[in-house]
Amino acid sequence: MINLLSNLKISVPEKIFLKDPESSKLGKRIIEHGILLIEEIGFDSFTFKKLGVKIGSNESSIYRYFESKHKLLLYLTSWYWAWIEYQLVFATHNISDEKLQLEKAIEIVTRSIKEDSTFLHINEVILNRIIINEYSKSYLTKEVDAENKEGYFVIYKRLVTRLRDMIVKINPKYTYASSLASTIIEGALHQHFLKDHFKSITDCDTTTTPTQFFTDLTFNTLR
Amino acid sequence: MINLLSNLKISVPEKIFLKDPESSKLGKRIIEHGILLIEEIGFDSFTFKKLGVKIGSNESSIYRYFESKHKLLLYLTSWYWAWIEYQLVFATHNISDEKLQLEKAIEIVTRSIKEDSTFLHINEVILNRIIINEYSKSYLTKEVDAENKEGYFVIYKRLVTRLRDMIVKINPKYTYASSLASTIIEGALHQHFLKDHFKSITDCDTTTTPTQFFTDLTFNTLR
DNA sequence: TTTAATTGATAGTAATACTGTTATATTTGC
DNA sequence: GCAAATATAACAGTATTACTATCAATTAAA
Repeated sequence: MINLLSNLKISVPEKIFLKDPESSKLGKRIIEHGILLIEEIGFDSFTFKKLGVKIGSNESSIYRYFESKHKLLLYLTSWYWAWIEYQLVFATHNISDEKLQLEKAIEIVTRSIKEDSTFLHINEVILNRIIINEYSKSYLTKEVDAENKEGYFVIYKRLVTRLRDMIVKINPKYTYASSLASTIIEGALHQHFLKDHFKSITDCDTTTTPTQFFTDLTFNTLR
Repeated sequence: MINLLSNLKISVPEKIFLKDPESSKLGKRIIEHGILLIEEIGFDSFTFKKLGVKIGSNESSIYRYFESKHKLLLYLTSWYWAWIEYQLVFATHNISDEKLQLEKAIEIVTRSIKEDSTFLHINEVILNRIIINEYSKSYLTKEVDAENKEGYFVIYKRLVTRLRDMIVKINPKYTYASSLASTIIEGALHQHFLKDHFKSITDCDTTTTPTQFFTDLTFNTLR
């Protein structure tokens, strides 16, 4: 994965940012340390002022890249899902067996990230933890319909759709392909959260993974 | 349901509040209009000051009932899950057929609330919408482990456990009963959200319900 | 090297999330 | 029915948040 992606840029809907953080050194520092600080203190306590202190830069400079911390979260989540989508497409496109293909796809969308290797300034392991803990907050807002119209969630929706299409290929008669696909992706994040904080209501732990659970669930349902 | 519950009090872990809102007229007004205001402007914009204005009462008076708006949310969510748990226990305890019992249980935890009838000052229809839109925010915090230790999530966990036990009864060999139970409950909220805001990634709409999807999913998996 | 663009420093504002104090109601116990 | 206890309202005050605006200092591009 490392070399394959070295000159590839993950693209995020342009309206999310005021100025592309990939276009400058400061922008990249905002992303890099934004990820680290959100993971460290949580999104709710995170402020641009604190991030400014951390990167030795000014609060107002950060505002020139993102209107608000909410937009920064939208940027990070879009980036993350685009990255997952890339992996999904890349890892499944040359698998001819449709069952194996869906199996691989489920693995990619449900696994936890263990290696930080692909992009220089983005720690994917920590970003994955942010997605687990904060992703819901990006859409559970009163502005969700307006922001959806602006295209802020296209990447996520496209990912779900790709998974749905693979489900349909396996069993075209199955009535709930979209719901199953969205349940797998959202549900995996939830199971990862539960294994870290509410162990009593999940079977996932160090030996059993969300991937196993959702693979079993999917193929039992589609058979 | 109306008469049966008329002298029943839903009980919420005591540490959540400073003073029991059920113990006074002001307390009940806080709950009643808190629900309405959170639904109206969203939890993120909701403040005790605004609620004070709405109920013609003082901000500092509300603080004598709840430490913070986060605690109010914990109160409302605990109340909601306790109410669902009551319905689950009540509606399933005299069903001897285990399959029918689980079917009923899934219906209760996944359906959307259409009637506001049981408790005078609590609008369950609107509370259900709040749960769909805001429940995740009650646990996706840096304080979740500390608050879990304090018992703030016991009711929710007990509900998931009850559903898990019914799943186990149907198929004792199934390995993922806890994960399936937590996926049904959390996943249903998510599907309700999707049908309102991201229609393209769900099959649920006016004719197809989350209940149908999760019933089908569960029994296909356990068979 | 001049100009343009970017960043940093500083100031300022309205709102948030509280805490504290004191006065005024309201309830309760006798 | 009245005093004492309790609850609520009104007001003041604080640190922080989530920005916006202005202008000076750097840095990059033509």
